[in-house]
Amino acid sequence: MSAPTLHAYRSHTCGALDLANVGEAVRLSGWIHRKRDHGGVLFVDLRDHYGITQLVADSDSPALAVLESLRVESVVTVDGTVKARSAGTVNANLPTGAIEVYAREVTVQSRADELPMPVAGEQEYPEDIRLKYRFLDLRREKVHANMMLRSRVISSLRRRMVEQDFTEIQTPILTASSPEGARDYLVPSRVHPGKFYALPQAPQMFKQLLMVAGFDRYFQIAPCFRDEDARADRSPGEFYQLDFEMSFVTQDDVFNTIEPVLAGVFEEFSGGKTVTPAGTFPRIPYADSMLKYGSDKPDLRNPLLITDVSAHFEKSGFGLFEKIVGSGGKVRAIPAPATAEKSRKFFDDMNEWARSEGHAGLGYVTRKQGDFGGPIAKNHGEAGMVALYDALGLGPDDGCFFAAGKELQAAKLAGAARTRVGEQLGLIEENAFRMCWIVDFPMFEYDEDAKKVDFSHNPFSMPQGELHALETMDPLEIKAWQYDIVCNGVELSSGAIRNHRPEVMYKAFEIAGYTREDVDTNFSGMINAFKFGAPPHGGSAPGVDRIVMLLADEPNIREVVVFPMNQKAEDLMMGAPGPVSAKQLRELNIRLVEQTKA
RNA sequence: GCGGGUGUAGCUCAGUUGGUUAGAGCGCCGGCCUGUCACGCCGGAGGUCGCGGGUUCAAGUCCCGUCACUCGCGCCA
Repeated sequence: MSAPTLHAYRSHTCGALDLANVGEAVRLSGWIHRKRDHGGVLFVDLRDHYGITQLVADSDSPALAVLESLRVESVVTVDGTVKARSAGTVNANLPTGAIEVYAREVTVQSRADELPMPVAGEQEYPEDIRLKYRFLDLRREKVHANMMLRSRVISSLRRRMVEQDFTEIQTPILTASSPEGARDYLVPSRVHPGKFYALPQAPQMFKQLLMVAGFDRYFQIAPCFRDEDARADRSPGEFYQLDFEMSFVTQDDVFNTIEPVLAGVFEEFSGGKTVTPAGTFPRIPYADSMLKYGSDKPDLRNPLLITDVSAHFEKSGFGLFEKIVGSGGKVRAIPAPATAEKSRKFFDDMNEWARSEGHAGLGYVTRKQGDFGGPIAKNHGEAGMVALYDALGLGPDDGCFFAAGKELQAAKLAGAARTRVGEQLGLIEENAFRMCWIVDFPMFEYDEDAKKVDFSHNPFSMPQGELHALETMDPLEIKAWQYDIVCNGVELSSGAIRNHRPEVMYKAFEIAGYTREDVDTNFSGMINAFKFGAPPHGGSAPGVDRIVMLLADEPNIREVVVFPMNQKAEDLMMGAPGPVSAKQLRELNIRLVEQTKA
């Protein structure tokens, strides 16, 4: 039998062969995924990026001894013949399960040592080991699939943006430090001793300058760098945003443009889950969101709504709430529907949980067949409770939790309790991505520490009402043209219609306590540009990692980042951050000073 | 910076009111096995119970401290 000339490493991938190939001489390359050694016959699952193909070697084949000697995850090239599996041995779970390759010859490309963590199987492994051996971790089916999903999501986002006439433009990575916002990553300048570049926290200024430059619609899959501590949904150090900006647009224009992109990409990759349709994203004012959901990133899959019930406790037998309301505090009610049969422990555990979160506690009222229970109900009185329940629309078998304290505290506790009650009662809608906009953010807030008015979010947002509002309104009442996109309780992005008028910007900064000179010094690039003809513009920057995290249904952002750092911003695989040579430091005019503890 | 959780074999975990020689599964090493697909069977190696201190006749178990990982708070214009 004269073998046809085959490619050096493979004629097919490990996911390619089926019954149509039976009888062909083939060459496959890949990793030994699993071995099943029966002595006289050996089965090997050979794996590559594309799939798994079963190899068979028996005592008539020289391949048997070689394959028997190899550990799993060794890399081999195998010559063999495609055979149909007999009826009883077809594996319906494997795309290539109708065939197998009878192995004749094996070339060992790379022998694998004993593994620090196995690749086959779905078992959980400690993060530090997974990250140190990320190249092994990435061979595993789920993580590998997540990276492929990420790639396809990014391609889809690009395509959707380009179809809407956005232009992709790369902006600098080495730029200037900005005084506002998160801590910067700094890069020392060799040429200018004592001076530093900063890695961009976002291409904010550049994209606005691109609008001034007349590009009309810009986007970029932009790397962003912030030296802030990690969270489950926040990578330390670096992450990617779908950064975009548009000229001559209102807030509605931005919404109408980006809703189809987000809804489209979620529909494309959600595997049939319900997605809020483009054009119907609810718009929730910030103040409403804080009241009804206790958060500025509400999970709309949770049907529970918070209600302010402070007025009910102005005069109450329940002294604690009366006192809180009397001193300007708030009481917020979180319904716990159909909890008549829940144990006392359910309610006490919630209170215990609130305490463990650092709150004073979470009050509750139980109700079974119309009978109220719990200390609040006892003190507040039957009539008062009935009035309260009527106002809340609660029934004879519904419980209720109460968060009380200063307004922001009460709101945050109520929000956390809403989430927890929803989860514990199994009320969170499954298989859905519920999007919304949070709008009408306050332009300013009172900074209790600094005892002054400061920007509450982005100083470059246009205040609603522009100069007139800044000159005539209480600063704390002024809203900004600023908005967040939220999906299932995850903030995907914040954005704004920007302030493109220098005189409005000077005035806004003045209210926050900055002089004209401060603005000229710190934001010279942008303020200068705005003096030479700037279009009204706005945009946003949805987080790519978070979008993929939601679509992959992963609880942690590291599952969708290819080489993530750990919570302490260390790359255990590369050993970053790490020491550098004295020569490198000298060139950068950096001297390390021994720190002595006082 | 602060708070919660976890830490026992390479990995996942069990380990009772403190009580003899700390176990299981997977993996590893050796042997057997010609139809498995998480193959099976027999045998073996492998442990500073994160680290340090304390209480006790006796500590994986109780106490104090500390470290690591993780989740959250602060922080994230």
